[in-house]
Amino acid sequence: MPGAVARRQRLSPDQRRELILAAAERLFAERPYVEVSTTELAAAAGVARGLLNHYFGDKRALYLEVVRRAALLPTIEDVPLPVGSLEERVDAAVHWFLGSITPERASFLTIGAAEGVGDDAEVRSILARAHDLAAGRVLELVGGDPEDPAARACVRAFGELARGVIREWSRSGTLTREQAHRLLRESLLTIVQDVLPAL
Amino acid sequence: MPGAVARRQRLSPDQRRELILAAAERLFAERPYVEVSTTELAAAAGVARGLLNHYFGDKRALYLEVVRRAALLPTIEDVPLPVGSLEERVDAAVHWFLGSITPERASFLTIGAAEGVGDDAEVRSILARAHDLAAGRVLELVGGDPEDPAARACVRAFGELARGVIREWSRSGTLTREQAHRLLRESLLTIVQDVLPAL
DNA sequence: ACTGTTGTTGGCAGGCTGCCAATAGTAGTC
DNA sequence: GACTACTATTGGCAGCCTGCCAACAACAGT
Repeated sequence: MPGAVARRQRLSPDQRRELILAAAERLFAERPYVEVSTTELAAAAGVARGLLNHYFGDKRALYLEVVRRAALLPTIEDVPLPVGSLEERVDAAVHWFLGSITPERASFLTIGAAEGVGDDAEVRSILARAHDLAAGRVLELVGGDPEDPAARACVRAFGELARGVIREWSRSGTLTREQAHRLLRESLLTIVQDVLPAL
Repeated sequence: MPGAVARRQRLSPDQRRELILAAAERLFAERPYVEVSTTELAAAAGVARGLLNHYFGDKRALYLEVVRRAALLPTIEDVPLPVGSLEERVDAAVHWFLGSITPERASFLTIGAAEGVGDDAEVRSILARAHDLAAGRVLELVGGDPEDPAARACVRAFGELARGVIREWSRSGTLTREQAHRLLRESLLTIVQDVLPAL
């Protein structure tokens, strides 16, 4: 068998980059940073080790790229418009939050920093930014003032609750989706009605 | 000066262990797992590198020991007895949660897995156990059923909210302690009153 | 067909980790 | 107070991993 796949396949940088990123995303999702070697990463992508450095410079840089990309995903989703009664809007916000996180993404890092993330100041910064963005969306959605730092902080904290609930639901299975939804709805409603007005 | 500290100080295993753990705790608190080398750890503890392996076997094992120890701290605290009205008990629970986490500890990992933690299945397991324990305490405190898995899950999720709030308060300073307290009190009250009864 | 561009490879040097035999404090005994 | 057995402690060795760089070879343009 002479042509058992060309030994060297020459691709466009974008394609190759994509291939490597996909492989890295898979490996980093199932094992923590330290336990994934560049040798493995290269093998999974079907490339020589040196190529990783060529494209990303650094193992950590490659990792950050994966994180960055995953962190951006939820913001891409279309956010529903803030219409209807307060209850409806809160419900919509919760629904959006719950729906924007599929099990696959949840299994990686959208769910928070406590997943497969080799912890790092920069990683945290990326996640914090993404979480803050999500908080802003929710705040708009329920009719709060996205410019108020304290309000934003409250909703960011609510985000932690949401990620915790999602973990309980989609990973541990200790809560049904309905229970999860109810918990988040009631909590967010309380925050909007009773906490935010008191600054 | 001839006796500028004996070149070899022979200590009891417990003392030495303690010394190493203290140094490790300090280093791991200020930098992520990967960036702390055993050489550094040994230097900080004033010991030869080999001694770390002798006592803990593994760099990761040493790390786990540090995590385990920090995770246990909050459980040592005395939990107030569940007395008074529901409001009072909720308030006490929140107060306990907020008080049991001093800034120093918070800066490490009591605050959650998102701190200086080199992520790891085992690390997560340790933290999960500690968080679950705390959730059980809170549940007892507010008069819920600690045996009900769903209720426990809800309070575990509340723990995430609490850690998020604490982060906002003690780290970012985006919330005052009063605001943090209020947010947690109202949320927990809602959960106990409106969510838990509906299972 | 041929050549220049550049995507891709393989091997090299430095650093870090885990292991083990050798070394030297220290307590207990006479 | 000397001596010895015990064991805490050290220093260096082997293996692995990472980042770098020069050589190699696909593909495009002529």
